Amino acid sequence: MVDGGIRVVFRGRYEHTLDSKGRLSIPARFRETLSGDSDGRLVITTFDDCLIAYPYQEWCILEERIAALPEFKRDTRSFLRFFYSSASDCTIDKLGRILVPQPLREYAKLEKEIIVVGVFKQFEIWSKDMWLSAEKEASKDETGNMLDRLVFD
Amino acid sequence: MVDGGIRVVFRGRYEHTLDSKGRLSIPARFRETLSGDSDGRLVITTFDDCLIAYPYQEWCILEERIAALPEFKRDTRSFLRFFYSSASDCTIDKLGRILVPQPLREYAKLEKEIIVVGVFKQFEIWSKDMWLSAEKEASKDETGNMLDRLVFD
DNA sequence: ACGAAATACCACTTCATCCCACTTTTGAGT
DNA sequence: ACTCAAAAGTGGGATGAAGTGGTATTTCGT
Repeated sequence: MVDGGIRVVFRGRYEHTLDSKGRLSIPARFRETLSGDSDGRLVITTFDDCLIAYPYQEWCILEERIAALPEFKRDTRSFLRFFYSSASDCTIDKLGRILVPQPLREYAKLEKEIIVVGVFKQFEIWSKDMWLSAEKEASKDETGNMLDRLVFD
Repeated sequence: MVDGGIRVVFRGRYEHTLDSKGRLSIPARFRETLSGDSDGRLVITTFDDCLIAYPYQEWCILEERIAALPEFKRDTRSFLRFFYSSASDCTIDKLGRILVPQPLREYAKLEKEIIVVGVFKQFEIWSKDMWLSAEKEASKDETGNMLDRLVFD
């Protein structure tokens, strides 16, 4: 469980399926990670044509920053409104699945074939089709350069 | 119930309907949040072409902040006048609904299709049409930048 | 006392949740 | 590499809760 590094980290890509009721099983590796801190609770939100799943603890860190924003400023309110509007609480059931709320399914165009990707402190949920095309896009861009900068600067 | 994070938080977007008598059911998730502190009591007011619903406790906190404002400044007074004049107490009935007072319905142009949105410590009530157009407006703005700043600064 | 509106009460439909069964994959042990 | 056991992932039925619509009763202002 404790491994010397940063504690809550998700890695890897998994192909799962969304069942007829909109349920998605969370990769077992991810469940282990989640059970410690956030005890099976996730906050899922929309971003970049996919869904981002935050362990509850991680989400709370974000929320503390949000709490400091000036409440009645116009752009704050508009930001909060749309950011929160897609943020949904999800709990993992006894068999390790979540029910993906309908509006989120629609946003990310989830149908049957799903890709679940660990991305550092969160993980992402993609429709397979969208994932493939995003992958294609990324290979055109100079993603490599980003790595160069990170490692060698 | 107690979870280490900020206690009273509303999240997510729900599509509900206003019935012929002007009643609106509050999403069950929100009711749970409300039952703890404010015990089913809300204060609803008008803002940004929608209605803002405050749990009674949160409203009280707001009032304390208002008490600290310079009382006779012109724009303070006009803001307060607007804000208070439409502030209505609402209680949630046995089936989890509120009756939205008529003047408020008119202000927010509520007809049948309603969007209820959790926005941190309050939630908002929108007519679906107004919500959609607000959404369109916001996507033009640089809402994404706000997120960047929150996460990376 | 009357009409309008708010509240309480009840019935129906839909959907989330719970529970169990089945198949596939993984991994340990020989 | 093969076998077996355990775990992971998938599917579906049953149950209960959530949301919606309507009728009856009460309250309020006039």
